Amino acid sequence: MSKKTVSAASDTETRATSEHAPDLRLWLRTLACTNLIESHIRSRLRAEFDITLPRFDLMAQLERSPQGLKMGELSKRMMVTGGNVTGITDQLVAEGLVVREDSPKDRRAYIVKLTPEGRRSFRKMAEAHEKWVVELFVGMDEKQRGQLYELLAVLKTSAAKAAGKKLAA
Amino acid sequence: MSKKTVSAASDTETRATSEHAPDLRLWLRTLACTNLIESHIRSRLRAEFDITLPRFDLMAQLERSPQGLKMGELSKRMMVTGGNVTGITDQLVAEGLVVREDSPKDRRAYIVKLTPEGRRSFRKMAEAHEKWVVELFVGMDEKQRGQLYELLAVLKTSAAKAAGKKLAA
DNA sequence: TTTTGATAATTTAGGCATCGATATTTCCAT
DNA sequence: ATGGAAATATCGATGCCTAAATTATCAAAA
Repeated sequence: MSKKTVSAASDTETRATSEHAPDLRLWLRTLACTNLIESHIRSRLRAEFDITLPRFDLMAQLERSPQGLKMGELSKRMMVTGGNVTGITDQLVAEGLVVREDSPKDRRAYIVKLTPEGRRSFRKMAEAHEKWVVELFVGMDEKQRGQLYELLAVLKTSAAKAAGKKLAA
Repeated sequence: MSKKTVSAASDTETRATSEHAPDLRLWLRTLACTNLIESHIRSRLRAEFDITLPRFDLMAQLERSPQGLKMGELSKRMMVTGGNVTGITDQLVAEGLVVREDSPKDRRAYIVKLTPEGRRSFRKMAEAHEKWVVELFVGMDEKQRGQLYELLAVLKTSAAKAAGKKLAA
């Protein structure tokens, strides 16, 4: 009874991939899309503004919080470790795009802010960045984009739930 | 005439994010999903099998090609640079999971193959890996998964086209 | 045949990312 | 107050990843 309902195709030729769980193929396609887009954006940031994606991301967080952010807050929002934020911030400070100010409330902490030049520079890059993203999605119509947005919400919920519990049993 | 069709919400409070191009939000959501899933898989591979995702991926390519693959072929299939493949392969060789054999046809090239232990080891991991992926998608029903799969195909085509041409004008 | 150009893999330098350890400061329960 | 746990940031070791330079080989044309 283990006939597997093979369609009319050669059952040995395509075996290796066609017996992959459909979920696996779905995941690999998701990953491929993300990597394609992300690497495109990385290379344009590098080519046109000589900046890396992590630095751009850090600046984006700061632009959204003009009062500045502590290292730990940056770490949470960027979803990376604290040690990582230290390194990226060092670079941006060296480039004059960001400053570390002592926190008046807590002598352990710094407040990181964009410099005026950092803000100017970021705004220019953000404009281009948004245009690139629009270009990348231009082959989907309005309805498809809406559907994709909703389906990804479902996926996000599903994955978060599965990833969060793990050792419940 | 630049009224922007604001709904009934405060037009200054949510400004910063609500005026983001919808495409940008869609892209950020895509990225968030991928990162969530990928980091979960990474941490389980590490915790349960003490292996990294890149090493797992390399082994997956080899398992699909029992005759072995040249370094350059691995590089293409994994979509990473050659130097990267060199490093990952070195590790796997040191662990006894993979071997480099001289190519009989071309003295510049190696043929990389799984060792028997590598194959055994990979199969065990792949089984668990597939189960994890299924778990992560379990909150989506059949129809949703199908729709997502199709929409991602559209996105992939769109992005590939936009990314490929670039400096045509 | 010899040169010339392309291809295969490695090496090097630099950046991103994690984990685990460390030093300093803060907070709280005593 | 004070002693210990928690929080804040940094550092060090390790690994992935890229781009550019290098070495060795191949292949085709002069």
